[in-house]
Amino acid sequence: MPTTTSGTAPSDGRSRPTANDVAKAAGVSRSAVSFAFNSPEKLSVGTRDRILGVAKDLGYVPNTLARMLKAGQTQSLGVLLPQNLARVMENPYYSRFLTGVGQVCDEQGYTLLLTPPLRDSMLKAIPYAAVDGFIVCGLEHDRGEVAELRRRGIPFVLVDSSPHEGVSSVDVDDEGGAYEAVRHVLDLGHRRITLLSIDPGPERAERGYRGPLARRMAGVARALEDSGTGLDDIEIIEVPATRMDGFKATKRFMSSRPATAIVTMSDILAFGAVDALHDMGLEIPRDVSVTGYDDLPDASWMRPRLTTVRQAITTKGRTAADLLFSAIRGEDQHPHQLLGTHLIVRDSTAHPHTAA
Amino acid sequence: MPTTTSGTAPSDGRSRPTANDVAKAAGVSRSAVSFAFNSPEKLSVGTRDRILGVAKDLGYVPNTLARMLKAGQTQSLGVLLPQNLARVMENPYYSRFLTGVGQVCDEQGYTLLLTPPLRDSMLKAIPYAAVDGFIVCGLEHDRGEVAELRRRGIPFVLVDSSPHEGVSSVDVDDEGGAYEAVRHVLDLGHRRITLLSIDPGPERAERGYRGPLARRMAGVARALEDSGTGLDDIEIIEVPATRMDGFKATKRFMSSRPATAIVTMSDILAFGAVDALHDMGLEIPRDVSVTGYDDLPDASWMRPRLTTVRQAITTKGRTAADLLFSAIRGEDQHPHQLLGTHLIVRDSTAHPHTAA
DNA sequence: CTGAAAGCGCTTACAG
DNA sequence: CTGAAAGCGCTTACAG
Repeated sequence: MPTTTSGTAPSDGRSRPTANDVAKAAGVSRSAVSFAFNSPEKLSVGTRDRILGVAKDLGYVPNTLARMLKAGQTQSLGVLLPQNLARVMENPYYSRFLTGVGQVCDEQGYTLLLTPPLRDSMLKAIPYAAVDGFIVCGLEHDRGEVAELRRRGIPFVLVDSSPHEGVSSVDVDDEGGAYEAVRHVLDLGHRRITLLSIDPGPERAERGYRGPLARRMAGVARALEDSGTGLDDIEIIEVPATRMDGFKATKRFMSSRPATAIVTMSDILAFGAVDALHDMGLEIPRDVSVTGYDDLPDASWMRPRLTTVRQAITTKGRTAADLLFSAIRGEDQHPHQLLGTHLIVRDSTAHPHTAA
Repeated sequence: MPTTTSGTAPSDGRSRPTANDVAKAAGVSRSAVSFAFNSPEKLSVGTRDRILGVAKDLGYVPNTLARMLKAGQTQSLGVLLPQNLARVMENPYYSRFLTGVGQVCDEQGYTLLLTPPLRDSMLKAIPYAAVDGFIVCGLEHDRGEVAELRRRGIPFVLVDSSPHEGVSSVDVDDEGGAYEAVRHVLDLGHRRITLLSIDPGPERAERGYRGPLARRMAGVARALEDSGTGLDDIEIIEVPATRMDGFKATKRFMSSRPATAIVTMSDILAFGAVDALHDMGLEIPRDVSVTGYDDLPDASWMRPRLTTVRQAITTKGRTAADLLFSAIRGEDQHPHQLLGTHLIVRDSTAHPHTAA
């Protein structure tokens, strides 16, 4: 019975060569191979070059994962997303937000890992993300994901949540922003107002959604109350936040119950509304006023230029990433950043046309 | 002299507990702990629950990196980018492309790692990406990055490169697309044409850029030659691909050397050109015709709706990801996909106004 | 300047 | 149903 010569299989063409293979081939120890790559100054020039040469011949490169495991860091930042990748990438809001996060990653030399729900669960996705920290989008502090992150002892920052003891967070004054928008329209004299809002989806509705949208609605309600009316006195329509949905909804309600002002909870919906009004031959703001929310770049390219609530989305991303990096560095401050909003009055709003 | 009781440090509050800590605390072996998480059916219900209970108390969760190292896979797809994250996220082209890639990742339950250059080098970024495969954007097969990827034995797919033996790739018929656009404008009777093109940047110019832009320019040249003229007979302007740059450039050249048709190499530039023409009180297409390139979603929302060259960007992303997954599964086919382009004639082009 | 050893944490045949 | 052992590849004090 023949015996195999060596216990461990050498590089056989299929599997990658390891540091061991290089060590054998170069006649040095495994440490020497490691030094050649990581601490060349510890080796004689001759030895180093020989090792590197052999490594090149064999096609050896240190394994990324093993290196990360040993080093205890990945040089990668995770973004825990509440939606699928495809939907996130289609959403101009996330383009802005990730631009901000990306700026900081670029400065720090980090890669960016986009982590969508796994089998519809954000919780299940967490164990599959090899990152040094997470930016968590749109989750309250009492969610299971947050407990899981805590258990893992991995730094994280909550975005669009609400301030909570011992948890870093970045939030936006959405209540105030929506208040200003409605107040503006009311002050202009509008009374026939349609609120074009975002359908939170069945999942979020079940859980009792308390995020930015809820705060915006609270702002709307407060503005109406201040003027002696209420949510019941305006028409409220909820659709998915796409331009097409904004377009279709506007065509629909403007032909059944026309408004003199359309307040939207998202620029994307406002864009669709403007498209629809143009299409119907209505003039903005003479016939109808429109307000947006977010101040996406296209808001100022629209004709007429869109009156909208500005939230500094890119700053939000930057700030979240900055806080996360300070947490990664071990500064356990857990600060809460509240970013302001303000109304940008452009050309899409005016007094109602008294003749209309 | 007192001696320490245990050689290895137990969980001391700062560092995460390991499977070993759980094993000790639960009075079982390390394997039992692993089985409790990965193969519960191999354990008695009682033992399993006890282990899981202890794990919960100690706050133990299996280490992601160690798991990946052992499993030999990361459940993550890498996109090797030629630009910083911030610039990529700002670019609507990438939004579309990554939407396509994201669709496939969503189906496969993969995360998406965006890997920008590290210290201005795409090559240096590669060792820091823990992924099962790479989609490589805008790199020719003879670049160092491609050799590096090969050495690592990691699957990859080239996008916007050119077909090459033994390398999977997804390319677009950019030459044909640009040809059609110029041909269309020529056929309409335009002769005073300005080509608004993309500034390739100093880095790419040095290397002799052979990518999509070069192919588009070749298509432009061929269309002009077919009609008996050449690149010298039209005005060519190169600017960064932003709406603002398109806007400014158009204002500038239309007041010095007005054209009757503006052919752009990017929808983003076309959007800016349309904005500028509106601003100057010129009517499209009566006074000036404009063509785009890409057919971004906003192209059909523009007023007038933009005539443009459609490349199926999302399909490109999908296809690249599909090819990558089949490579990850070990199907070494190295196919080359060539995606077509075609001109979408909308409302921004017409015969030149003879009176103009 | 170099080598044997321990360890980053985990998983999985294998033998009991 | 359970435990000792080897191994995924790498790195880094430590002793020579």
